Amino acid sequence: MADVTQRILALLAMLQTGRAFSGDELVARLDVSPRTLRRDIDRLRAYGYPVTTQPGPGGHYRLTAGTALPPLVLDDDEAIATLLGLATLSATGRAAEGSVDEAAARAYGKVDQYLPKRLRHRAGQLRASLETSTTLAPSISADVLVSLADAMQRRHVVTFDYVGKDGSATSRRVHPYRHVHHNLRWYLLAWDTHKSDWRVFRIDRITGLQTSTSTYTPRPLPTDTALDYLRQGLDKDRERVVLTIDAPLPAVADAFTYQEAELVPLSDQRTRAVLKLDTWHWLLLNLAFLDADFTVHEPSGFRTALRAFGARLMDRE
Amino acid sequence: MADVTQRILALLAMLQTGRAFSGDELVARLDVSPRTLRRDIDRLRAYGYPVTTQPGPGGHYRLTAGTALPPLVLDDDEAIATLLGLATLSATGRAAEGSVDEAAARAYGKVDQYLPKRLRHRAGQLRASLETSTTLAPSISADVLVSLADAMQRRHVVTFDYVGKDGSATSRRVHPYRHVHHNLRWYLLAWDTHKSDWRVFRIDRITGLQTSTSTYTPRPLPTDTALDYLRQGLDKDRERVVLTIDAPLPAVADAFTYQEAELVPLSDQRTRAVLKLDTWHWLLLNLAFLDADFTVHEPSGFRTALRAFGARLMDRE
DNA sequence: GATGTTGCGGTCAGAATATGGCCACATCTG
DNA sequence: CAGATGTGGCCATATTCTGACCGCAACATC
Repeated sequence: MADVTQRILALLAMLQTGRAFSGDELVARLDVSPRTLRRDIDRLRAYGYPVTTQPGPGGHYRLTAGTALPPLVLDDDEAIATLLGLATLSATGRAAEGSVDEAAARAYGKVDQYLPKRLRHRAGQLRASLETSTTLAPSISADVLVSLADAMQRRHVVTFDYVGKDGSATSRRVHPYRHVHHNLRWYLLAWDTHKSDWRVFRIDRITGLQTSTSTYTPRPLPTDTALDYLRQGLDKDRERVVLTIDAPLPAVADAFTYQEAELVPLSDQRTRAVLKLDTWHWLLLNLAFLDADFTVHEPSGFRTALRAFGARLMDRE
Repeated sequence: MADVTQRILALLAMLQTGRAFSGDELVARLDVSPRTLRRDIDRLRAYGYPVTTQPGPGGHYRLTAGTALPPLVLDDDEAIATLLGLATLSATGRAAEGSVDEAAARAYGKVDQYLPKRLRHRAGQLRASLETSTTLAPSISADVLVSLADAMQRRHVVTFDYVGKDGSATSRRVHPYRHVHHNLRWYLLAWDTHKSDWRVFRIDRITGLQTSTSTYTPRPLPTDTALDYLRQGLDKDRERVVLTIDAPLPAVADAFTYQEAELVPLSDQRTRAVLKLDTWHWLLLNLAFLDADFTVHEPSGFRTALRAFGARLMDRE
């Protein structure tokens, strides 16, 4: 056979039936020498196909993936969920080479083969019916995730360059503890050896990751979960904002749906709101969507900034 | 790349995702010359894979559906992506019984068994290292998705009750065409037989789904993709906004990162921005984070509303 | 334990195939 | 129409593949 790739695909097609084939049979089918067949088998193994053999009388080659799969382990819903998880993950990011979303896109097209036969038809139907919109979020490297997970389990210290918000990179040497996924971003909770304190890093900003051989003694996590710590970190730079709004509580609650604000009715038409914000900017949408007068009691810096922005808005024309 | 077959399998894995790839992208990914890529594409076509192309701007290669593919093995990254897809999907929703996210959570604990032995250790490591935060989004039923997909393939008419924004339910009889995932929500694009027009439904608001035995004759989709139709629906109420900002283009691009704005530099310190918004409120954050003067040329309604809001901000105290 | 039948992997000379660069051309979009 | 994409022929060179040969390993049967 003149074309290697075609022959490999033909060999795969035969083996994927799950049947056992003797070397002689495959040699005849593929029209190659026994030695070449053995090379082809080696090649498939190198690609990750688990071809098993038995020498001696009745010897044969067989592709074990089909028979090794546990049947009925994933129920229908779980199989569908696997597919959907990959579909949505593959649409979250920019498909950068080596990224998790890129790998998800590839797996999305392959995962059928790991499903029981009766579910494959359904998976095909679902795939044909489905479209996902791209969500712009930072891509992360699968390699980095896996390396960090390994370092965590073995308690290995890692070093990396970390690109901050201003674009400058600093070298870090840390004890990694947890990965956290929050709001489409992946974070690493780690103990920073230079700062002698806990730090949270965005994984998409980590470059040049190196795992060292030195190990660290685990210390208790700063909070019950890494997610709690991440949330605390987000709260650290927030100020307590107190404002009064000339609107009834339900209307205010609606405007503050996406923020954890404490709301107290002062009257039928007036509500007091207390919340934490790191910057006055985030108040704008709440106040804009509320067609009501309001007073910012504190902090005074917010009040000043809002007034300055108001002046900017009015200076047009 | 040293091994042709492996490269062909990699090319197949990329193309089978159904996505369009430009020649440059495939060249970069496969690390071959453009000429070699074209030969590879020819090779795939010779094997019977229907690769379609489009020359000219936005030109690309795409594998059209419907072809039986050789069994493709999940590589390391893809296996990790499968796990991560399930982790993030299981955290998206309220884990209602019968929902996709609940099924994802169950599958998350089982998927190791589909991985080659060498990857199981890694999957366990990664799982142990990972936390995901719950994203509040509507849960959808896996059964509904699957039933709809089946109805789409067989061209069966379906009926269901649809709960609108005001909480009232209406009966619908539709020809289903596509599922769309957009901004954490799942939608159904269908032809509404009562309205004799296309409609988009949120799947979490569908109850009492019944598939009937009557079939429908397919009609052309209203747009190239269902996603385009969904976006058009979202765009319908959007106005073209034109503004000039006294800031350099990079600063403006940064402020408008999350919006599809067309930016044109008018000078070193002045930039023109054109974008579509359904309401002026969404301009506030862009303008607030940009510490620069600006002029809203159109629409005049936005200009008036922004000035009124500015007055509101200044009337405090 | 001996025998026969299978699969295994290294080596070699010659044959076959693949590659990138170059080019003129076709097709599509704005 | 200009620019950006895909197309396919040609060529010299580099790379890979092949069958034959060989000694060996693993298995089932007698």
